[in-house]
Amino acid sequence: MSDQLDADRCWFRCRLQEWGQGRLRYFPWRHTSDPYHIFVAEFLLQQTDAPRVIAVYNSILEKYPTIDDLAEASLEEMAEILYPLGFHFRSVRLVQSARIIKGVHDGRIPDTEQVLLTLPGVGPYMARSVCANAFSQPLAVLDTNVARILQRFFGFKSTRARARNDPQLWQEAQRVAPENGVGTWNLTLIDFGAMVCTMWNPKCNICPLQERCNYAAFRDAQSVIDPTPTQ
DNA sequence: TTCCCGGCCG
DNA sequence: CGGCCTGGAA
Repeated sequence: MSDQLDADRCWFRCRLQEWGQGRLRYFPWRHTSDPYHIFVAEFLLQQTDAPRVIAVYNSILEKYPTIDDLAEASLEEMAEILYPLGFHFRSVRLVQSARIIKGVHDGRIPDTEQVLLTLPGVGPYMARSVCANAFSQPLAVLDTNVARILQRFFGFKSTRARARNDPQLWQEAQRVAPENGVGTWNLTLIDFGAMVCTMWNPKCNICPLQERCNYAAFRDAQSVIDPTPTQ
């Protein structure tokens, strides 16, 4: 349809993949293939600063080595462990999900987006992220970071108050993703959003995309209206 | 004060 | 859709 847009998608993808080489942040859940570990991590990462998840992630896996152990956890214990991360309802949902996985899904983390979505506390982002990271499925994700990056670079502006819920941006996220290694690609975008294309004071001066970035061009020309926070 | 790898409820 | 949920660090 639009050759220019396709060319930009390709360039965007290649530049970011190159940027990601050796620059992605280290987290323990990024170096495991255990779906249970990844499931726990994704649960804790919801709207939470990733570095602060590490300690809680480790203590959960130490105390509850398997999903069956987690299913036996008391809500009080889990609430205590998750307390420093805020969003206290998550401790209840995590144990509830574990009990459903144990009782209904034979103790295996569901490996389809559709089934994952039936679990309490699992939404569109997490379902696809688990599929990509734990089961190597080529599913792109759209979170706050990715939505911001896509809007800035391509000059899209979502009509939704919360861009991360915009079906068109979800579609664009999938379209711009590579055919292989989507899990790593998702992490690349998230880390790029956390380290370079930040919400406030993005580091355009060191950005590998500035050459063709709609936002950088606009930004040079006049004052910029940043994407509205989506909380 | 702001933001952090969202999701649920009405 | 929009309101709401939460602690902690910059």
